[in-house]
Amino acid sequence: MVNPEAETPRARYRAQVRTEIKERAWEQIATAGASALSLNAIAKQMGMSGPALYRYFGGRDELITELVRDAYRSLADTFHAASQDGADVTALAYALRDWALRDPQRYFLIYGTPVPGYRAPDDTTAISSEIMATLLDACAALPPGGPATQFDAHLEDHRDWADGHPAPPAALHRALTFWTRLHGVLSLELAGHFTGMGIDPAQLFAAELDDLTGAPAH
Amino acid sequence: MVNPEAETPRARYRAQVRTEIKERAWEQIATAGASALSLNAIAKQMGMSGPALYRYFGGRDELITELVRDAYRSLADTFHAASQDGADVTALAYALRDWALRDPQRYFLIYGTPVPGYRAPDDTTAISSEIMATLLDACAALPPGGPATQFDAHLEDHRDWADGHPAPPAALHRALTFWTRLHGVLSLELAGHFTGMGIDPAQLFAAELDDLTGAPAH
DNA sequence: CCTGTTCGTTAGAAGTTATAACTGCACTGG
DNA sequence: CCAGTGCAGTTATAACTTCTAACGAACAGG
Repeated sequence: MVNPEAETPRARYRAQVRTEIKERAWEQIATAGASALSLNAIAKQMGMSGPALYRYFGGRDELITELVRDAYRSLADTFHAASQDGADVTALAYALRDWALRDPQRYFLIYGTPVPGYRAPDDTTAISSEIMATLLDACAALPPGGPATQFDAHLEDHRDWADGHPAPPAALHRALTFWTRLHGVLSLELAGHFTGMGIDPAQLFAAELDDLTGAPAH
Repeated sequence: MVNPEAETPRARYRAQVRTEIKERAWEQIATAGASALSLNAIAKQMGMSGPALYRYFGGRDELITELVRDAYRSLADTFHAASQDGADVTALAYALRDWALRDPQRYFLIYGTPVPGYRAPDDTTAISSEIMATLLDACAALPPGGPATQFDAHLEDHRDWADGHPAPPAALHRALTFWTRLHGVLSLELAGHFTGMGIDPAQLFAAELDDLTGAPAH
C-alpha cells in the first residue's frame, strides 16, 4: 500500500458495505427491536449469505456496539445543532424529544433496558460527556432558581462527571434533573404507557420542561 | 370430576411445576436479562427435557407474559403494603425504589424497553390502575402546591385514567410527575448510567422526592 | 504475469423455539 | 378393585439462530 491514508477502492467498498449493513440493521431494530436483530436476515436482504457479514463485523454484539456508538454520535450531533444559535434548554429539550420520537428503538438502544453482561465501550462515555457539556452550557445560562439543596452540596464534592465545566452546583443539579425528568416522560411515552390513559404526552413533556426552566405558570 | 372447585392432585402438581418454572425463569432473567431467557435451559435445570415445558406454557411469549403479570402484581402488593398505615407519598417512593433495586430486571420487565410487536394483556392495565389508585390517594393527601398549570387544565378534561378517583387535577398532575420523575431517576440508575459519574443515585432520588413533596429545602 | 490478500461461498457445529407422535404412568369413574 | 382415559414426559424433526472452518474466486499491487 503506497499511502495508508488514501482510501483504496477496496477500503471504500468495505466502508460502503459496512454502512449498508448498519442501515439494514437500523431498519430491523426500528421494526422488531434490538433483541430480534438477525445477522442472517440482514445478509439475505443484501443478497449474500450468512457468514459473509463476519468479514465486516466480529459478530452480533460488535454490530450492536457499533450501532450504540452511532446512536450516541447522532444524539450528540443533534444537541450540537440545537445549541448552534445560543444555548437554550428548551431548544435542547425539544431536540431530544424529536430525536427520540423519530426512532424510539434508537433511543432505547441507549437509555433502555441494559443487557446484564454488556459493557459500553469507553468512547461512548466520551460522547456522553460531550452531550452533557452542551446541556451544562444551557443550564448555566438559565436564571438562578431557588435556594441550594442538600443535593447541591453533594454535587459540590462530586462534580468530576462535569469534566471541568465551570457551572455552579445548582446548574449541575438542573442538568441532572433535566436529564432524568425528560427521560422519565419520554421513555414512558415511547414505551406506550400513556396510550391507554388518554393524556397527551407532549403536554406532560412541556409541563415538565416549564417546571425545569422556571416557566411563567407554576 | 365431582367438584370442579377442589384442587385435584393433578392440578396441584401442575400448579407446583408452573411456579417452579417461573422461579427458574426469574433467576435467569435476573442474571442474564429477559431476552436471554431460555426454555431449554429451564427444562434442563429442572431435570426434564425441552418440549415438556409446553405442557405448562404455550411458549416463550406466554411465559414472559405471565412473568410480567406477576411483576405488576408484586409491585401493586408492595404499594398496598406501603400505604397500609396512612397514604404517604414518601413511603410509596421508597417502597418503589426498594422494589426496583431488589430485582432490576423485574423493574425493566414492566417499565423497560418495549418489544414492538408485544401487547400487554388487559388485566395488567387493571393492576396498573390499582397501583395508580394508591398513588393518587397519597397525592391527594399532600398539601396543595403552586398555582394551577396549563397541564392541570388538560387533566381536567382527560381524567379517565384516574378511574373515578375524586382527586383534584393538581393531585393527578402530582401523581403523574411522581411516576415519571422517579422512573427517570430509577431507570437511569438501574441501567448504570450514573456509575461512572461518581454521584449518589440515592441522593438524587431523595432530592427529586423532596421537590415532589414540597420538602423543606427547595 | 504472478502472487497474495480479501471477499463470498458452502458445510457444519451448537444453540434456540416449537410441533408431532409415541410411551407410560396415574388418576378417574364405575 | 379394575378398566379406561387423559395427561406428563419422552424422543424425533423442522426451521430458525450465531458463529467457525475450509474452500474457491476475484481483485490489487509488484
